Amino acid sequence: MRIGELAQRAGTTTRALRYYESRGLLPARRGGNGYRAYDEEDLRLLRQIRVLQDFGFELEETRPFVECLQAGHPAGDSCPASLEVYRAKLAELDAMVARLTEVREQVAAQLTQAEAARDALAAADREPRCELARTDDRTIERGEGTR
Amino acid sequence: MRIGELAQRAGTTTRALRYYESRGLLPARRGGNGYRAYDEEDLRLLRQIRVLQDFGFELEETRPFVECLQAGHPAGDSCPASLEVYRAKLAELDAMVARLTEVREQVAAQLTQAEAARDALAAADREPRCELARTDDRTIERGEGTR
DNA sequence: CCTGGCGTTGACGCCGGGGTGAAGGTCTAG
DNA sequence: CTAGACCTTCACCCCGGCGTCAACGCCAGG
Repeated sequence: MRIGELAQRAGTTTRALRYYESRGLLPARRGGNGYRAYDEEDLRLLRQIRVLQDFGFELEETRPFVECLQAGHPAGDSCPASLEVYRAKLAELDAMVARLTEVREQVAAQLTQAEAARDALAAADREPRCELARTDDRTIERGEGTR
Repeated sequence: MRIGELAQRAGTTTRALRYYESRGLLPARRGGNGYRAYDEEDLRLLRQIRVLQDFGFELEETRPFVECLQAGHPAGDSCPASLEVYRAKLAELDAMVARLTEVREQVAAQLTQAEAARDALAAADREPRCELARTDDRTIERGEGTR
């Protein structure tokens, strides 16, 4: 199998495959003509890379999985190093979620407060019970309050 | 107040202030010598920008808040446009949290499964009760099983 | 007057990750 | 023969939010 076919079967591009090779992630044997030669096993490695990439793993983080498969293990995550990457990623995701959630709550609180302030202002506008007279020029036409 | 002082009081840099001005976000009056001249109101605008930036808002997203203050409103979030930005940001944060959480669960499931597979293998190794004989070459010395 | 510290503008750099594009050559399938 | 697939290398891109010069102007203190 040559690079184009592998790329197509894995749903990626020849450029990406050469890039992976340049990173030492997916080495390729070469035919006499210099063309890269791949087999079904390489397709497995590549699929492992793609799955992890889709999960948001960085390329470097996929390396232990690929090496695990290369070492003949049944799955990319059969090796301790891969499990460690899983755990690190879990911790990373948890930290991100916590951070985002905290920001979310702060923004929500700001929104609530700003809406309350706006409503309070609107209410005061409709029914001004404070002693200070409004300085409005009465440009508002649709006034239900004064009607 | 000149640019250096403003930057210092807001905990940012002169470079950032010039950048904001280049984006039309924080315009500055000029003195006779061409120096930027700022007042306390500009400091308020700048603080509003910084707060939102720290929350992870992009510069463009801070614009409605700044314009709201410039229009004389009591707070940056007194205007509908600002509230819309809050709401959009909330939705964005929620989407990110949901995405990350989903990925987190998938990774957690993978980890659990991989650990189970590893433990099953280890158990089978310690006590092989299946009918198929192992094809090991008996390179393992610490064999308790065959002893 | 000189120096140092602030100011000005514009242009370019950088950071990271995952690639892509182009140029110029070789090989192969039909 | 020719189109298309393949090879190499080097450079470039994307994003936002600045940082880092370069080369100069302005001004106060000693």
